[in-house]
Amino acid sequence: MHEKERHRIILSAVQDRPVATVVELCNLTGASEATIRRDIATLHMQQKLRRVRGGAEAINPPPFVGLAGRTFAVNETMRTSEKQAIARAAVDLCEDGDSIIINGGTTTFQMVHPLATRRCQIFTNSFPIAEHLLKHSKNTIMLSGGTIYREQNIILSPFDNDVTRNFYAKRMFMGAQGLGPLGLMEADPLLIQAEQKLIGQADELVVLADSSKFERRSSLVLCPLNRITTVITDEGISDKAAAMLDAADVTLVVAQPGSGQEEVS
Amino acid sequence: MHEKERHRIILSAVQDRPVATVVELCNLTGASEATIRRDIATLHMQQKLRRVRGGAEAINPPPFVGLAGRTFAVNETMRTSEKQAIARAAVDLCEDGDSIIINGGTTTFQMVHPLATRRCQIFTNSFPIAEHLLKHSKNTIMLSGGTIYREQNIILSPFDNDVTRNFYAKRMFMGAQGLGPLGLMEADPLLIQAEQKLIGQADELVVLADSSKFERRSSLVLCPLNRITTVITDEGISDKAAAMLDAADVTLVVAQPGSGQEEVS
DNA sequence: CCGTTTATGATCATTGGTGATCGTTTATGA
DNA sequence: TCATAAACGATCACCAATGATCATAAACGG
Repeated sequence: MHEKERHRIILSAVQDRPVATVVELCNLTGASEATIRRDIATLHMQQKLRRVRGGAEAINPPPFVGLAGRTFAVNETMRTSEKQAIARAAVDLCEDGDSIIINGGTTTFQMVHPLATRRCQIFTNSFPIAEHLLKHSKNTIMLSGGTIYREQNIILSPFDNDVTRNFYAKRMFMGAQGLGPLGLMEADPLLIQAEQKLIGQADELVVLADSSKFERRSSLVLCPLNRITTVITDEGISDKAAAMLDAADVTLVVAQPGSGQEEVS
Repeated sequence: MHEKERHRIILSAVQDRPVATVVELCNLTGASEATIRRDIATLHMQQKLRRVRGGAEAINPPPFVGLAGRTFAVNETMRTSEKQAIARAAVDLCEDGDSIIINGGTTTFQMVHPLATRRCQIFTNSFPIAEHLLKHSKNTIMLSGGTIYREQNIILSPFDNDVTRNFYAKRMFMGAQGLGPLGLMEADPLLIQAEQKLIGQADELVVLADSSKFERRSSLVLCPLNRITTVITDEGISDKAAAMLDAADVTLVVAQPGSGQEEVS
């Protein structure tokens, strides 16, 4: 990865939250801590951001009210490192020019930073994802129409006849409430409906799920395991869960916090 | 391949992305790394680009496009006080609970501030309007689906079958490029299409146009004057323009910069 | 047709960025 | 106040990127 690329990712991440730590930026870029520190020092000299202990912050006082509601903000701070490494591995699957769908969620939101250096066609139902990519990247952004639900920051339409049906993508990326033998689990029936609609528009289905998601069960099954093409998770995945995915012929990618990632099956 | 040809390719690639690596340019041109380096050195001397380790970057600082594109930002500062008074008069037509449509534009954008205290159902095709209302108001926000055009900050869909067709509103608010005897004028055919679609979904049509718009003519007619229910403008409106609106049975509201506004016909 | 010039590609020594290690500094909690 | 852990800065080894040099081929002019 080139220096400028890292710089863009760092600036993107710094805009997103009040302070971005060195470790977070390592996960997002795949670079070492030493390099990130050097980058932060450089950007500090260029007045692009402010250097603080532990990481970096935006040069301008961050707006008081975040777009993300409280729920979103709280979730965002949980298991951040894993989510970032997973998100980076997800973006590594993409190349410039790809058409992809990104379903809203706190894990998939982390994809926006590595995506800052890409130029893809991105369809999403997430307002924050669209907003960030619009501001900090040159990707083409397409948005689904409908009502914006503040709780989840997602745009939902009760109607079947929206633009969603006109966008077809190579890959769709989504998070999950839980992953079990029955398949991909979700909690909210409204979300289920929207996500199923999106899934139908993509060829491959890539699920971003940190390892805790294999322990959680939820009430509603979104789709069976064999519909999933790839699962990206972190090192905490159990052998049992890995075997389950293997049996369903799902490609498993284990994102390493540091740099590379390991494809298992 | 000729030298000039490579130079064009290199400059094109550099404009396109923040940084183009030597290897990338080799693949694009078929030349060797040594040649590409020489080319970059030459172009660097000519100030056509900047030479950096790993490749080359555009000479101008990477235009980190704010959410508001330049066009938008520039327009936004023009005739602001008039626009604000007009926008406030427009919001005064609304009551809590109303369903309204707001077409994107710099004048209509000013409506977001008075709308902060309302609780309406608002359908819009403008990303900045949706963003602001989402962050700073409790209105219910509905968004049209489609591609986000950065220049205008508007969401457009080439398809007819989007959620727009499922939202019906009492009023639609829109700006205008110009207002003449032929009707409401617009410059961009793409916008025309989107706006006509929206107009069909509302009962009343309220046009926000500062008085300079009566002098400007544009190439495309969006709709005839008699389709317009109300025009809100500022004190600068000429008698001739007022008479024209009166003849078309359009209610004219003159927004006073200070507080109240004056209904003329 | 031949000699010269110019552009290109290959080789190799050098430079500069990256990552790892280790000692030092700073923050946090007991 | 002290103890501990995290963060930081400095140093060094490594490797890719670079620049210099030279050989070759194409373009040019006589």
